[in-house]
Formats: sequence, structure tokens, C-alpha cells
Amino acid sequence: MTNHVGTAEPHAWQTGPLPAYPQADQTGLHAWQTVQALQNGENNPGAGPRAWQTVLDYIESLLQRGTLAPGDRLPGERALVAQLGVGRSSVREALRVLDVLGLIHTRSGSGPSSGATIVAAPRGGMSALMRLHVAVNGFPVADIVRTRLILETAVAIDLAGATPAPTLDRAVAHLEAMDDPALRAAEFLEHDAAFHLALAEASGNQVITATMAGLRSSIENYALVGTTRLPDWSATASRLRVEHRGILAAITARDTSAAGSLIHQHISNYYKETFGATPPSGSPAHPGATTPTTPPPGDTAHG
Amino acid sequence: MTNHVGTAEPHAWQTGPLPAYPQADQTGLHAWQTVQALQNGENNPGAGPRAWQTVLDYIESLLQRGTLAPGDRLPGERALVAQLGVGRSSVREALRVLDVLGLIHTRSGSGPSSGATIVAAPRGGMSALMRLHVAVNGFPVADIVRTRLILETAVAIDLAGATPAPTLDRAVAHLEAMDDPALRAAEFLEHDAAFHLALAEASGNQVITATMAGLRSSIENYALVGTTRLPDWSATASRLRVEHRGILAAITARDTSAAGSLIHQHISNYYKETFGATPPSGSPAHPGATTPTTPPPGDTAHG
DNA sequence: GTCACTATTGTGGTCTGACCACAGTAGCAC
DNA sequence: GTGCTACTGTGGTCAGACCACAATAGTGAC
Repeated sequence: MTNHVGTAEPHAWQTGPLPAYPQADQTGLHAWQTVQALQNGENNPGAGPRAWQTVLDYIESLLQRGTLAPGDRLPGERALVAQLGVGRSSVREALRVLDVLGLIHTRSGSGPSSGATIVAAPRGGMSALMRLHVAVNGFPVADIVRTRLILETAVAIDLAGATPAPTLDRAVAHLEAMDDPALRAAEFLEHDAAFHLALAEASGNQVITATMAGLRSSIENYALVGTTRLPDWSATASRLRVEHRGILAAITARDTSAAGSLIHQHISNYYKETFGATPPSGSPAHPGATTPTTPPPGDTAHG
Repeated sequence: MTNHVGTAEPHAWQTGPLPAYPQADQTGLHAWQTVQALQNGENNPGAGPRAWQTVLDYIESLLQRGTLAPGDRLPGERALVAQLGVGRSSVREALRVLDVLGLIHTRSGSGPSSGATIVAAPRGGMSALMRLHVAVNGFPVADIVRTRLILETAVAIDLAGATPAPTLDRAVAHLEAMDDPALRAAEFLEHDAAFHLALAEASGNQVITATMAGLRSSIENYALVGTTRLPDWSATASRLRVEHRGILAAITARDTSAAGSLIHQHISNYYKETFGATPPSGSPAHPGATTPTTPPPGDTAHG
């Protein structure tokens, strides 16, 4: 009853199962120790691995060999204490990390749904990571915007060229929600972000989706403050609505070049208008625009 | 003596200081609660914020308003206990999260260098996040490679077009290190990864650098296993050396188109060769290659 | 037998207190 | 001055005790 870890087969990777997954690095260092060593810039001699690292290593090894998969339950905290010979507080520190990283989800109480369950929710962890690193100026906002430019342009091009044409229902829904004139700036921005995120989701790339969620979340407060600087938020909102329609229209029309150009300009212009700064380069020549398609500046893309 | 939190002015953002940084969301929910709520998909009614979230919120607010900046020391754990009215274990859970995320660095002992210090080391956290999410199949390896394709292509184009020409000393150093014929596969891959990372660093984008470090780390073990599948690792290594030289040469020659094409093919081919799978699309047409420059396939780029 | 209530059990969440190893620093003996 | 020693404050860890909570087993009334 205490052994939640089943005997499930290792999950197959997209291109087929790996015959033998390496259990540890060739160096003999566990991954978490490596991370710590890199961060500390020292060898930490004589000191054994931290107790919480032991727990983290153990759980990671279970994940890597497929013993634990999404939906499975972790052994209880007290069971881990007994298995690994560490204190419960150390176990809880490790579980807390996995929690914030979006890998587990804990529930109190009894029954089959209680305890820590493996999930795969990278967005929360990515958002926390990026938001905090923006807060300590490790991630300059300009770099965040530059990265958005690169990823979103690639996503737009990908969507426009994808076969079969991707489903964009969710993006459209947020587009229409933004049409409500009674929307406050914060609410508008929420749908705005959701629209961009929906495009990433439509591309089907989990990594880009999570990354974009993190990028957006990290500058959420900046964007909100930025609206108060604009001379005329209403006018800006109108322009954004038009640009969004244009981007969507280009994707639907399977015009990769226009899609890339439009979304690049969309982000770049908004950044410039909001912060009055020189727009970050992103990439010097936005992709697919070697022969720049004249983008429809007006409402030609409506409906 | 116990108050490590100074009265430093808020750090200026690149485009100038923000006049008034919002202290909390308009919704009244703290960021961490929002993350939790999203992950849980529930409101968690009646239950107050978790104790460790309180600590995390507090520290994040200190970071956001600039009261804490890199190099500063956090209040001691026992001081936080007294300030926030939570137990020390809860404080430690929060600090552990910040530790793994690469935001603080803790040292035992006494003196001015002891305690938890604010740092900005996103790489470790990004690596941990991505590595674990690959382990639970939340991040398919194909998506990792696709994202690498997009980011590295953009980086290469950026570097080739940057003025003044960026310094590529570190990348060159790893290039030369890879020439050692006595290198084992694992060591070669280490320099290989370092080379690609050095390019990202040269672009000056902190976000991309950290992201690429995470992407690489997340599939490190896969790459290592992959080498054992290759029919002739030595031949592959030779080809990789040539391709690396070609990429560097294109950047040095300020040929944005070739730089983008070459690095795109480089990554795509290696993925295909190693895993024998259909190479991920990345972006349908690699940027800047609308008029494809015939890349030098041989060693024309040596030196 | 069926139903409603209650006690039990097992989960995470938290706090408290106690040690330990460690690294500076102050104090003292010389 | 110099060198040793004790002290102090730091994070790291463990053990134990509660609590709230949710499912379940058990118990009783009907």
C-alpha cells in the first residue's frame, strides 16, 4: 500500500525507445551536484551530497527510467524518509522544488488522489524562473522581447506553412474577446497574451509554448505599467486589434512571409511605443522577409 | 547586524527606471498563488496561502522593488522566521526553490560571505527545469531540437550581422579543443555544446543563452547514448568539426544567409544521423535563406 | 438490508527544538 | 605583534509533534 511506484515500462520516445538509458553521468557526478558545482564555482570538497539532492536525484532517476510517469503517485513523504535515510524536511525541500518546477502536484487527505502526483506542467515553473530572473535583472527586458521576436516569428512562419492547416480556434476566441470595448487594459493584455500563447500552442511545440508563457509572464507587470504611459491606450488597443487580425489572416492565407513580417512588426512596434526605446534587433533581418511582402497596414485583413 | 537588506535604490532598467513598480497584481492574487491555482486548476478555497509561498512572495517583492539586488545577502533564515511568522522549515523550502532556480547561493559559516546571497544564474535552473520535463515526457526531444534550430539559427544570423563584429574567442577555443583526436565522445560533445553555447553568449542575449544551456542539458544523455548508435563516430566527429568551422567562417565573413543555413543544416543533420528520425521542421524555411547561398560543403572554411 | 453517522487511517502542511559542521572574529596568552 | 583558542552566527539536518483534510471502515438506527 505504501509502494506507489509501479512497474510501468519505460515510456517510448518519439523516435523509438532507447535501448539503455544511462543512469548517471560518466563523470560520476549527479546532475544536481553538477548544477550546484557550476553555480557555486567550487568543488565543495569533503562535503557529501546534500540530503535534498539525494531525494531529487532519486526521483529524477525514477522519472528517467520511466518507473514514474505522469499520473503516477510518488511514494509518501514518510516512505521516502525511510527509503532514503534522510529527514522529512529534506524530502519536503526536494518535493517543493519539484512542485514549483511544475513536475508534481500535491494533495492532502486520503484516498487515491492524495499525495504527490507526477504532472507535466512546465509553464508554471518556466514563468516563475523567468519572472524572478527578470526581477534580479539577470534577464534584461530587452532580451525577453528579443527572444519573443525570434520565437513568435518562427511560430507564425511555421503555422502559415503547416500542413494540414492548424486549428486556431482558441486564438480566434481571444481575438474576439479583445473586441469588447469595455475591456480594461489589464483584461485586454490578458487576452492579448493568451492570443499569442494560443498561436504557440497551435504550433504543437511544447518547449516553445512553455517558454513563451514564461517570457510573457516575466514582463507582465512591465506591460501593465506600460499602458499607463501610453498617450492614448484606446488608440493603441485598436491598432493592436488590427494587427492581430492581420497576423491571423496571413497565417490562414498560408503566406509565411507576411505572417513572419507582421508579427515581427507587431511585437517590435508595441515595444517601441510602450517603452519609447529603440526596438531590440531580435534578428537583424526577420526571417522569410528577404523579399519583403508589403504588409497590409490597414484593416484589409479583417474578418 | 541582522538586517542584511540595505536601502539600495531600485536598479535601473535598460531603457530607464520605472517610476512606480506595481507591488502586486490587480487581481489581489500573488504571483505564486496564481501559478499554483493554474497548476491545480482549483481555487483552493478557505485555505490561506501556503507558508512557503508567503516567504517566496516576500523575497520576490524585495527583488522587484530593488531592495535586494545581486550581491546582497538575504536576511538569515531565523530572521525571516521572525519577520514573517512562519516556521524555519517553510523558510527553508522557499530558499531551496530559489537556490535551485539559480537566484540565491547559500554558504554556511560566519562572516560577510556567509548566508544566502542573491545571484543571477539562470542556467542551472533552466537546465534542471528542462531536464526534468524531458524526463517526464512533457518536453518531447523533437521539440527541444526544433527550438534549438530556431534559436541557434537566429543567433548565427544575429552574430553575422552584428556591428561591431562580436568576439568569438571562446567559441574558437572550444573549436580547437575539439580537434584533439584523442578526445572521447563525451568530451567531444562537451566542447561541442560549449561551442554552441559560446555563440549564444556572444550574441549577448541572456535569455537565449540560458535557454540554450537548458535545451542542451536536457538532451545531454540522449546525445551521449546517440553516439553509440553511430556506425562511425570518428567520421561523424570529423564532419562536425568541418561544419563548425564553416559556421564560424560564415559569421566572420558576415554572411548572414550562409551562417543561418549552415547552422540549421548542422543541427538538423546531426539529429537525423544520430537518431535516424525525420528531422524536425524547426521552421519550414530557415530564415535568411530565401535565396539560398550554396554553403561550402567541404573544408573551404578552414582556418 | 439500507442508510446515515462516526471513528479511524493516512496524507501533506507546519511548527518547534535540538543538534551538527563550518567559518569568521574576538579575546587572550605569550 | 603573533599565534592560538573560544565564541558566535550561519546554513544543514533530523526528530517529533501537532493540524487540516479526505477517504474509508466501522457502527448503529431504522
